[in-house]
Amino acid sequence: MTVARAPRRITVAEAARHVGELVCIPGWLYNLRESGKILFPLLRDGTGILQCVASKAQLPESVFQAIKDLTQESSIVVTGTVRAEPRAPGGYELEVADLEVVQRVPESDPYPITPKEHGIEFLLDRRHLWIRSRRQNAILRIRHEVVKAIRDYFDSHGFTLCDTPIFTPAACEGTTTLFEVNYFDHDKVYLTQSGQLYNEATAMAFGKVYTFGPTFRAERSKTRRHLTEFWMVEPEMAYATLEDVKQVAEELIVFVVGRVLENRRAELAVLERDVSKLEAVQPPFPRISYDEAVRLLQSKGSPIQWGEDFGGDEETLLSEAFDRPVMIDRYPAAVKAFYMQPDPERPEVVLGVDVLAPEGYGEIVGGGQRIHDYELLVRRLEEHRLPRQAFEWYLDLRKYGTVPHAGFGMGVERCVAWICGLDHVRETIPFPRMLYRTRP
RNA sequence: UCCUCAGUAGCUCAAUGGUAGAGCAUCCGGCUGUUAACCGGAGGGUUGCAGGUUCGAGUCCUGCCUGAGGAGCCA
Repeated sequence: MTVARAPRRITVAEAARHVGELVCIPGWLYNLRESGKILFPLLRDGTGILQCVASKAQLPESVFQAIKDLTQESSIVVTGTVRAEPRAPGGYELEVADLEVVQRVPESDPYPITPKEHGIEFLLDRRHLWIRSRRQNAILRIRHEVVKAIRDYFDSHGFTLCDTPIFTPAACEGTTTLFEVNYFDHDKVYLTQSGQLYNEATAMAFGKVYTFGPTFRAERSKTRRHLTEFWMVEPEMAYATLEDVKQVAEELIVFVVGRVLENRRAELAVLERDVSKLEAVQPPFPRISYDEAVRLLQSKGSPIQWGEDFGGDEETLLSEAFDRPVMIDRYPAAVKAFYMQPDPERPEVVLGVDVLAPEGYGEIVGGGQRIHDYELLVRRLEEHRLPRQAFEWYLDLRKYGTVPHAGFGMGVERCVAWICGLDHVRETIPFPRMLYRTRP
């Protein structure tokens, strides 16, 4: 293999800057159209897809024949001259001078994912190949942009990255939704479902922190919004309140969507995403209370009663009432986690907030202010029948210099699904893990 | 865990209880500007599995398996 050879090696994405130059591009054959003595191989290299042109009259017979015999996804290194060409998709094409076949996929076992339609089961079984396709490539590039934007936001706003453990000794909110793991000869441990409790410790050490990693939920959920393994960013701030959470969440979402609009226009175009919906994501986001949300739902015909948590239908109804993410705060304490700080003026509700993405994508952010009073936290642990011994270290945080503090979690996959306009989160991660799917 | 739906060629799908088909993919042939190219031809089937009803089952019945969509729960 002689990938690095005389002509300058470039990528498909760089082709427009090399018009008139002889270059070489290593990649794979995405598709081959032919018309007699002229061939149109489509070259894919991970940065894009470029149409090449090979004419019989201008190539040695052996090279022309080798191209004619190419099969889908064969690995090739194409040498040729870049040309601006209005007839080519994307406006540029590569006039082939030479082509090296690195590996030709045999026709006895052709590449299974053809340019035609396929069912979701077939594609998910071949996820390791499916990610090569134009659409999946665009989605995963946007995911990268989202992840990078999240990190850039926190890194430039005084937050310290403090990763939290994936093996955890006990439940954070009850054991039924945790994956159990045998840990040597001793106790069981569980895969984390949230880094939040540890974030509260690191926030007392560093002030403003975030953790960013995979989390695991052993829920038998089988919907377009659920994975059993998903990625979440969770910031936590000392000396902070519910209002601080709302402000940071709003800034973060605006920043992330802005970055995607700035850097991933081409990918959004591949997905045929209506970007005007994303351009509308500007501050301030509408802020309503749980009480107002219940009234709004009832006015739209929902049977919801005060005190009930929102289901998928309610979230969809609420998010469709606004053109940008909506923040809903002060939920009934009974439907929220044990660590949520009660509203001092109305103890039956807590200082928590959820952010619902527009267009029916549901909850992308959940968080709020945490209980900082030792006695109250002890009482809540008892009410929720949680083993106090496992939470002694957590209670320590309220014994040694406790302060009001707050934070939230944002789900990466739901965010990406919303930004990309997808109908299922499974396409937003390279290898999704779901209730009945752990392969490949 | 519950509800609904589906499983037929490599893929996507047809087929009143009566000879299992089409498009794409693959192979052969044609075409110098194709855009999921197009045109002509060829090969390709244990109809998810196991029973049952019937002269006859892809089709009807029972059970099982696999998957999809949704509910609850959640990001």
